[in-house]
Amino acid sequence: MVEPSAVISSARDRILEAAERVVGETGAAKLTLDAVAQAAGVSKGGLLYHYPTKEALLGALAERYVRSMEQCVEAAKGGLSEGDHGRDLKACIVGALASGSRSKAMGAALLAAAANDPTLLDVIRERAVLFTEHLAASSSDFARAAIVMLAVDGLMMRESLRISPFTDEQREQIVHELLNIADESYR
Amino acid sequence: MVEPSAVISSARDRILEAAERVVGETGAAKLTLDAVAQAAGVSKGGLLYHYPTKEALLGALAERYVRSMEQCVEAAKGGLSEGDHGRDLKACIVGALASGSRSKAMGAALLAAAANDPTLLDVIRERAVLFTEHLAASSSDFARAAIVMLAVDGLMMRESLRISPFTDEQREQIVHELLNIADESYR
DNA sequence: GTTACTATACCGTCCAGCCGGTACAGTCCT
DNA sequence: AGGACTGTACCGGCTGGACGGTATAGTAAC
Repeated sequence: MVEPSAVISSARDRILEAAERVVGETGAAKLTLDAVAQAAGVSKGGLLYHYPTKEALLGALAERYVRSMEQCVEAAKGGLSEGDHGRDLKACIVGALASGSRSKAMGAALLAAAANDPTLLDVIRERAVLFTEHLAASSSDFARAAIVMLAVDGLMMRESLRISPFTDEQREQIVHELLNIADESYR
Repeated sequence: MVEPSAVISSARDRILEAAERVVGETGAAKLTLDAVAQAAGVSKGGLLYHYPTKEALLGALAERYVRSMEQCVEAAKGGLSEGDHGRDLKACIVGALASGSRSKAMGAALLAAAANDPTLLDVIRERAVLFTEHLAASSSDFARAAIVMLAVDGLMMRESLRISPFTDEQREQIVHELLNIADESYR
């Protein structure tokens, strides 16, 4: 073992990624410990060493989702000018929708986790409440800003569930228009 | 037996409603035949008489969702003037978001069904494609119309999952503004 | 030898689906 | 009228398999 903590985190990450893959390929109900272990190239014992219960695994999946979203948004924020009104909202759009196929798998995994343990969504709800308050306080047109947020949610969900009806071109139009509306609601 | 078909359909409906209740109260993973049977006041044998497999039950749940949505939209359409541009889109907003707690339970049930059998979502996707084409052909601003649709989706999902962060007042504002944008995208 | 981790065998529970039965209404034959 | 039979609706126990979790033995690095 070259770097214990590195190995730890990479093994744990590998398992999480494997879990996302399993959900994406076979559906939320087939998210079993055996399936995840096999997909991760780990024995069931190994899996349970890292995540002692299924609940722990699902929790880690949900936490990973939140962390990753935050990172994406933060990264997108860096690409916007500081004085930009509605920068947070725009970063949400870009961050959540730009990061390729990754977010789809994670969204599906979150839904799968929620199916087994609905309380895992509490964190999401809390975050949404906070962000909504921020929106209400900072935007000049709350309803529009909220609609942008909801549309981002809707698109993410559709893509996670693979039921998005849009062509690439249409999707691009939509993202572009979302940014426009975000601008409008801050003027 | 006074009216055979009436008894049959009511028993089947009772089971479907019970299934929705089970999902809403205990989560998608706890949607077992026993739980549904008990909630419907029917024995497991009786349940399996009406829906011979779990897959059949889930399929009926998904179908019920689609039918109910169509009815809601159709009903909402009746309340709008015929010459109204964007009447279909507005009917979607009103129909999908106005019908109280019913649609939440059905949305959750659909998600639960999809967890067990992702192919059940195919119908939803097809419908979405059709509606998107309709939108693209009829609206003057496709992106805005699509955003409205996505926001409706997002709000429905959040409410189905009980993670909507909005107060009643905020929700009202949002619906109102959705109708505004729907108008704009048809002028 | 201790820590970090893997592998396999096994256990108990849960659950979908099956099956043999019950009740009862209608129908047909006599 | 009444017995024989049929189809519909429903019951509840059973089973086989899947799955979450445990136990234990083993390996590799330091």
